[in-house]
Amino acid sequence: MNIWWIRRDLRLTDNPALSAALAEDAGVTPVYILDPLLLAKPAPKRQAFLFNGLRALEQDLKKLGSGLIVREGDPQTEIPRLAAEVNAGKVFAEADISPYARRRDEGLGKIIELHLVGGLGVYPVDAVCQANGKPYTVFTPYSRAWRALPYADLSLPKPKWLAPTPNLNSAPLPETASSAGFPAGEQEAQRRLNQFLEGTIFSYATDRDRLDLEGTSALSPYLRFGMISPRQVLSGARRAIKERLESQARASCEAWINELIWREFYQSILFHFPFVRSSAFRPNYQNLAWRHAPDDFRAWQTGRTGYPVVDAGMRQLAETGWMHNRARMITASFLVKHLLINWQEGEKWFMHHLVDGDLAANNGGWQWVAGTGTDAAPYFRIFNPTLQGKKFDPDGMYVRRWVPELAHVPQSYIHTPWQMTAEHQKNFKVEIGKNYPHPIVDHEFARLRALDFFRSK
DNA sequence: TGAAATGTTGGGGCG
DNA sequence: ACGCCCCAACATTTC
Repeated sequence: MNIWWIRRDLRLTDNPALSAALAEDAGVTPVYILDPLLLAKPAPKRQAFLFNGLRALEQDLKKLGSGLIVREGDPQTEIPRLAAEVNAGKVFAEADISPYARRRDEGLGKIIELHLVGGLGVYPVDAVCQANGKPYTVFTPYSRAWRALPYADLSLPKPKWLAPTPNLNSAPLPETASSAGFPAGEQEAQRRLNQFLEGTIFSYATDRDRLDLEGTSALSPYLRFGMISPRQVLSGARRAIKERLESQARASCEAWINELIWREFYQSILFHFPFVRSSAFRPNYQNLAWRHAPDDFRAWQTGRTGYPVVDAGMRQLAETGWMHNRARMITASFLVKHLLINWQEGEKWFMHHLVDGDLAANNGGWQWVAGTGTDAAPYFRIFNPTLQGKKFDPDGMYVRRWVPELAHVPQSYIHTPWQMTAEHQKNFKVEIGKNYPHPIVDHEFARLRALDFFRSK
């Protein structure tokens, strides 16, 4: 008997750990450990998505004749205990890269025969490195090396049948509301991918930035928990490229693949530089004199900064657990550059809410925005929330959807509501300063202040 | 995966 | 016809 320890690979198709466990020609016991250390940090929407995903996986396992064992506790205790119960000698799991996961797995590896297989990306995390063996710290060369690796369009098949799981104790999964907007499970992930590949992907290069369109795949939560594998997703994109000859369509597919590479780039950064978890990648950006401004932070968190596109993004996050990538950049930039609040505060808030919240990607994104990271955005790259709104939400539909106070404001004022006369405000059913705030900081002032702040660092 | 400031060019209005 | 000015459009530089 082998144990398949499920962590971030909640799927049966193209699952290297499961396949490896099966290849031994032994029975497989699938187990998920509810680790109090991992569940301690509150992230209700993400945890609901996880638990619902486990329920979906359990159903899928049942269809194959198997089941899912759930245990609660420290994996270093629980895995060996389960192994003793089912008389298993080997444990198979997908390799993980976070500092905690690596410590945990290293510890367990001393107790039991633990086989770590594959990884969170298309390639093992350390496979993409320079000729001298050192990790890349800049995205572009990393992406070149990534693309140069041989890739076989192979997806491991879903097993046809699994041996019945022994009748053992299994902890109940916490009851959670359904994950509105993101139904959990492998089928839904597959359905989304297929739908994306049917059309959306071919205009991704331009539409991905549009806040008012559904121009992205919205697969991030599914990739986060491995309800679909990066290989499945990459194979799909490569198939799509073959279908179309127009340069625009192909460039769009490539642009989407690039986003997959970003994901793995940041995984590689976290793996090789685990300190980024709690400090700046660039040490000289470690101790900036960030503002302590609880009121401003609160306004940002609750989507009441007075900048419509910022507020729309923050409310979309709080309501749905997801935010459009462009909005993530705009809101993050606003916190760091306009308010001069420590990016780590923003990182924490995002982690609390995001269904797709992932340490490597979230941390990498925030460090990028703050200019403390690898491909550091130059300090003077400061988003103008008004211009960003006009460019990427030209009619204001994204703003109206998430900031209902502004529902009746016409296009001409939707990104600058403070410019409306009292008469306008009356006509458009909003009173600035009363049911929608004045901008909490003037853009021009904030821009100059940020330039000063980061220049003199 | 900016934005603002500054510089250049060229068409058109007009005395 | 000519020179001058205005300014939009685009390009370059700067933060």
